[in-house]
Amino acid sequence: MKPSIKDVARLAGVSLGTVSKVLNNNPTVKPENRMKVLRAIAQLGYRPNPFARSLASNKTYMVSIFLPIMSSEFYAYLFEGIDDELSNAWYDSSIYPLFSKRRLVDYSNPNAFPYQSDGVLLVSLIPEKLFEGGHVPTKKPVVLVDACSKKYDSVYVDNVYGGYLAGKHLLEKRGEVFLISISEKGKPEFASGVFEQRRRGFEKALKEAGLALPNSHVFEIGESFPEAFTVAREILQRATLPVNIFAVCDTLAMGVVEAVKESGLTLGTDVRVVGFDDLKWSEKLGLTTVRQPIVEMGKKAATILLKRIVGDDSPRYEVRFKPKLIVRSSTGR
Amino acid sequence: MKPSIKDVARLAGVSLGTVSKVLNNNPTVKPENRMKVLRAIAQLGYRPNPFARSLASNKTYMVSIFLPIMSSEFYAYLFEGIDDELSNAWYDSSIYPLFSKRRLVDYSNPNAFPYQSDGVLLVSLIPEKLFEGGHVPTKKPVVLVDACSKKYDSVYVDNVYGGYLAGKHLLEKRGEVFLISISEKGKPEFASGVFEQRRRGFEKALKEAGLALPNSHVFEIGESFPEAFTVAREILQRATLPVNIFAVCDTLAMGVVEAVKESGLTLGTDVRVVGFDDLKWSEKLGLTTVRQPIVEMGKKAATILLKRIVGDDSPRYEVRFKPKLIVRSSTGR
DNA sequence: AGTAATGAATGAAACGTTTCATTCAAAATT
DNA sequence: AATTTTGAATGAAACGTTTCATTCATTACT
Repeated sequence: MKPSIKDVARLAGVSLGTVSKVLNNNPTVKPENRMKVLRAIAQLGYRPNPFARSLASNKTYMVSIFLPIMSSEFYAYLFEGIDDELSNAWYDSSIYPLFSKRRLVDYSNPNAFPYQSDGVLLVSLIPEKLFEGGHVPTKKPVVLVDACSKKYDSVYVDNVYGGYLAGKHLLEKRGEVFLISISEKGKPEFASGVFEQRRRGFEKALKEAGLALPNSHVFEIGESFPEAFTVAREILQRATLPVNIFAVCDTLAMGVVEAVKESGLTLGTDVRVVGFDDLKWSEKLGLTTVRQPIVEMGKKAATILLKRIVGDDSPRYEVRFKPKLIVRSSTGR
Repeated sequence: MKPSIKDVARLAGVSLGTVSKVLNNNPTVKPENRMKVLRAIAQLGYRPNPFARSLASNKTYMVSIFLPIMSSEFYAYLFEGIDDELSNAWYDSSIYPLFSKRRLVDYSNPNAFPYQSDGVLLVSLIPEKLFEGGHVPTKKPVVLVDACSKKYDSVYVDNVYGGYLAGKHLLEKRGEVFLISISEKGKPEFASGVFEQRRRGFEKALKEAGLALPNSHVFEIGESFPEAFTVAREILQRATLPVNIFAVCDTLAMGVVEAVKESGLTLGTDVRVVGFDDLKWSEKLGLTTVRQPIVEMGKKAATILLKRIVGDDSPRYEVRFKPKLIVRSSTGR
């Protein structure tokens, strides 16, 4: 039989109410008792029954996560941060991928299932583009991650600056400059604009050096590895070496790296590549990249959402993380 | 205040227990009373409180849906069918996209969150490839959709036959034959094999006509529109007209259609295309395609899962739908 | 030292269902 | 007509929490 709050109370030698207080971070419990309770919880492997909590408190202890459907590792990291923070507060999360506009229409109804939760995390999504009227159809707290809106709490990385860092770095090298970006034209509702921002920063760096980025040096593709591979192959065929490429995310950069391998050219001298994200395998690949603190962003967003859920009504939070350039062998040593 | 079961009971003039029986499809309630209760439910807009149900019954009234992350419309339709059926039984669903191997590892733990639900729907996924030991790590019922395994209830479409239909149809036309398929090589765990099956059927049709499909006529790409577009452009440039193309899903076929438009050639005479799925816009596009009953598949799978949840222990269900060729202008009239 | 104010802990009631032993009514059997 | 069986409906108990009015113990103030 799974342990209940009663078992915890008995083992800790306190009352039901005290255990409940500990679970809910109520400050009116003596540190000594709190410790006893936490020890008992750990010892029994106790986890509160979410249904009982919900029934009694009329809260759900659930947060809904909306995200555009993209298969990037990025989300795996982001969720790691989010889930970590939520589970500390004994919360759970439910994911709602926006497969299609149809699904989006469903979620324009304030009674839709995802809004039964205590709060909503909007990932890489912008309410103004997503919903008519420009706001999420719920009274529950909403926090944006990897996106920014003036009307909502927002946690994101300074993408413009990140692009700028990439540009600055590549300009130290000899050779022509190319950009491989992701097009969000086909699905304006689901566009977060981050790739556009990275491009702006990149172009700013060029402009400061008195350079411009001709259209022929810009490639806008889907978010997949094979597309980047194909496009990179094309660049390598027609450009004069050396070539410097900024890919707006590491998945694309990886496609470029593979194309370089295939071509027999040397990465870091003939062809230099800068990515964006710094995923797990980026280091192994020796990929120079703009690192964003993905896990940390997830944590921060979850923290803010939890605060709002328990009633924090301070003015809008806006947390902008600074990305950092990580130099590796893909741009020489 | 939201109506509770008490309000329903009062309005219907029966006891609490009777209403509960109706909610749970217990047959020991007189049709007359059942009607009264259902009327009261409709009149009040009553929905059972899932938390209370769960607490009392030790069930969750939730099913978990696992799926590989792909952004196809296909899933939107499938969920339509699934959700429709589930909501009839007052059940809800939760989606767990398999973003990464990391996530898959989490789900190899029988205590992972998704297994807290009453049952699992595995979409386009094969347990043998997914999990060590070849089975889903839970005692709860599991049903596969858009995939088939000898160990689990399976609901799917006869993809081999579908490919065969496409092949037969294209062979009635003059000209060379090409195949654009989706490569699942990069992620063997998440491969469902459907595209491979469609290809097999397609090749079978060719073989019956004494033809073979040379490697140079096969293109394996990612699942995105732009990739198909690029590949189709390539085919159109180097092949001699007329050209007959089978794309293993409508998203890819759409890429081909766009490439044809761009090239100035005529769809249906210079270039003929057959897709697979029959999505909403396929008809508008005049796309000849192999229709699979997606919504119906979703419904069927949900129905079986619900039966299993309430204790049905009949031998393994295997439901194979027959796909159907829908001829439109993309292959001439 | 006596009283008031504060800080913590308590435990009973409530949350909205399911479940199941019990009751009641009707039908079937003797 | 009396008895047994069957079919439905009932309502109290249970599920595991939160909440909150109350109590108890301590500290601070006259």
